[in-house]
Amino acid sequence: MTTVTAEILETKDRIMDVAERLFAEDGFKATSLRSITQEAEANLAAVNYHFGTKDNLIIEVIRRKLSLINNERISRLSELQESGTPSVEEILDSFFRPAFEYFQDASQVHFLRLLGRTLHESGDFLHQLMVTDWIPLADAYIEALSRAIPEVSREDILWRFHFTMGAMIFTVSKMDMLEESSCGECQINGDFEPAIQKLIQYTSAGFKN
Amino acid sequence: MTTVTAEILETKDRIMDVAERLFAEDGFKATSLRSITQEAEANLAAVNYHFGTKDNLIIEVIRRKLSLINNERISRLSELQESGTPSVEEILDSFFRPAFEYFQDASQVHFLRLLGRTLHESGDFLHQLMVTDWIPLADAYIEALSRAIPEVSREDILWRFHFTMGAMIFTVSKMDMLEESSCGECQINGDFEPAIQKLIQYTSAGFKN
DNA sequence: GTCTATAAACGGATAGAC
DNA sequence: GTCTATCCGTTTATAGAC
Repeated sequence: MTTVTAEILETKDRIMDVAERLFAEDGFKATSLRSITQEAEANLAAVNYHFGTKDNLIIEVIRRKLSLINNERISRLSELQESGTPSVEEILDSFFRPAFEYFQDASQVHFLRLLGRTLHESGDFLHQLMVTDWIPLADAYIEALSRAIPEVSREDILWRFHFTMGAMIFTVSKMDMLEESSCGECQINGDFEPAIQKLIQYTSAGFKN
Repeated sequence: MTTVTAEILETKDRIMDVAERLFAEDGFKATSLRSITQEAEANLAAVNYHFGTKDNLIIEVIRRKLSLINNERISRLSELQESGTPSVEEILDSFFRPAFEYFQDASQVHFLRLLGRTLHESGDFLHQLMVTDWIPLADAYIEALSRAIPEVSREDILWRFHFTMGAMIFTVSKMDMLEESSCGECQINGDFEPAIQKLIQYTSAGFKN
């Protein structure tokens, strides 16, 4: 590792930051390592030195932030469960909010878009991420929801959690489409609290009916 | 146009069929024209002859069936509106069902997955499709929903329609993920009626609350 | 309309000097 | 850790024979 000033990011971090944005904007396959290294002012060979392969690069990029979001989710859910059985609204709040809070920092928008895209892509790396990072989290939420609404069958909870995932992912990664197709009637302008509230209201009603 | 028997599809149609499936499975950028023409038993140059460019190919592939679905939606919505003000459930049924009916024919599954993927991609062709094929349809549904639930503000209807889109797209294009992550508790097995019913119940509750 | 052949560029990955 | 140079396969697209 070379000596750098505190203000200059390491090559590895610069590559990951640029990769995150370009993968989100153009897609994984469509983004060349050359375009990444050029913008990150790094050498092409640096990618292979630091990550080995392109597949490893996107896995590291996604894990870096997804684990932060998911740890925050689990942490908040556990906290809720310490003081009794949380409501559907509280459970969903702990699920949505850690993702949306990334929007507060404008530079994180790319990551959420990347997540949305990735979930709709195939590819070997996605399956790997699902097994290690997604299924354990989903299990915890299914359990919590089952206790909050015991009158709803487990199969229906699974379906509704699936619907909820879709609503959240689409909202979070295609907010620009909502603003555009609503002709400006739905403005966000950096304040995501209304979006979170509306999403909780909509999805919790779907769960409880 | 060469003379063919009724059972043999034209080269152009064979290319479109294979492209639809491969684009859905591997993504637009990741699918080469070579893999398409090879599987379609057509010549590489035939793509450029019939479609000009790869971008034009995917546009024609999507338009071919999306227009069928959307025309069916508008037709059913109009029929509902002839006999009074339809309920939220009836409106959503007319929106979901034409898409799901494609699943009855197993060979159409690919198209819906392709739609889901495409909506999460950027690219110039997507914007083109949105303006011409999507916005007019969305407007008709926003109008119908506003009349069904006049107590809900127009802004909330726009948000909830956005959530509903996400739920539907995710359901329709990632059903395999639901089956897998539920460990077989949510089975579909070619019968999509339960999925439609559950989706209508969930989303209509979200609209009306 | 369909074919072969090829142009012209770009892709990921690596070897080896420094 | 970073660089240059290069290997080698693949890509879209086109030109021109049939």
